[in-house]
Amino acid sequence: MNIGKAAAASGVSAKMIRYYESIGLIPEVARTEAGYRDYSDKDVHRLRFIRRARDLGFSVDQMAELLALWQDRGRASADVKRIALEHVAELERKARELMEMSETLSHLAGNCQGDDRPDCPIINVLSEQDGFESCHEHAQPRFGKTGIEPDRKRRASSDSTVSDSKGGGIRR
Amino acid sequence: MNIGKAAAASGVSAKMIRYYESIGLIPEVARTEAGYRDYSDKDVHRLRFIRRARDLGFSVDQMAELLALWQDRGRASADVKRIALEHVAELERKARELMEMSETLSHLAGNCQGDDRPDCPIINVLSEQDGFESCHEHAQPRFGKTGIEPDRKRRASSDSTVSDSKGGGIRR
DNA sequence: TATAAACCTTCCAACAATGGGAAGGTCAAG
DNA sequence: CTTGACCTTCCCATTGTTGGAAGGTTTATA
Repeated sequence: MNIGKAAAASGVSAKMIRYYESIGLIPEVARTEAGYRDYSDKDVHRLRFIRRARDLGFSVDQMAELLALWQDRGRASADVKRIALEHVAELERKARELMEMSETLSHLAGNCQGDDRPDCPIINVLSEQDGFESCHEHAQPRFGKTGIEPDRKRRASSDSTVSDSKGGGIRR
Repeated sequence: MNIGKAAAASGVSAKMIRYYESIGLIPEVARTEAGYRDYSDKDVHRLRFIRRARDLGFSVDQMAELLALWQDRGRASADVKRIALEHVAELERKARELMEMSETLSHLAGNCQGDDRPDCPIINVLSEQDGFESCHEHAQPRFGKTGIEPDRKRRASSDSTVSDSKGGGIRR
């Protein structure tokens, strides 16, 4: 099965399949004589696994962990559960953050006439002069670097097994 | 006031101040003889406005709109309100998406023993064979986890000769 | 005053995850 | 044999932010 078929069958785009291969999330797959990637049903199964994990919001690193556990018949379900619950906590944190912003804003909008006059509590809050912004003090960084190792080269011709996949072995 | 002071006073990092200037969100500021950026209180006030908008999750494009309205004494509060409410809708949509993922996952985790045996409903769902996925049907919207739609249409002149920044459009 | 620390400048790269597209090779059907 | 639909690799863009290098400037101190 070529990459187009595999993409259709798995729901992961061909672009992303190549990308996942390039970063080592999935092993290099078989090739035809002409160099076309050739996917087995097992490969497609793995791609579907990935798509579902992605649809649940898992990061590439987490998917790598989950894939490793999936393959590991001696896994402890506790490990899977831990990853899932950590992710749940993160999802809830983000959702809460978004909801807080949303609530602040819709409260302000509720007090805005929304007519052709300029006066508006939204603009007023944004342009407040002083430094003690009563409610919404969120000094948090919008992006946290969650310990991902830097590594630029994505050429791993030989040694497909990526030996150590603990602690985030995905290189980009 | 140099950029470090302006950053401390506004809560926007020096890096981001330069970035916002480079994309045209804020105008080029005065310079000292040595080439250091020199911020007035008015400039800092604008930066604080930006920081508050950013804290409410507004995108650079929306901040540009809001800044324009802020400066416009003949603005209609309806315009501000519209921007805010569109953003609220987007925030709510994203939050809902995250919560759905979170709920699906925590439900699965709730049925997982979390012991040293391998059996685990989370893994089972991820590796389901057919296209069954009863609960979490998402049709095929196929966008990122936080669903940031590409409404990108900004024109970049393909080369950054540092010269043109008067256009008014935000370029990156 | 000399010198070092603490700034500032610009430019380049990285991150997440994905898509767009070019330049070229391959395969199937007409 | 040509056409078109594939495939290949490679580079670029996205959004917002940070990190760092290489070099100039200001300031505080020895």
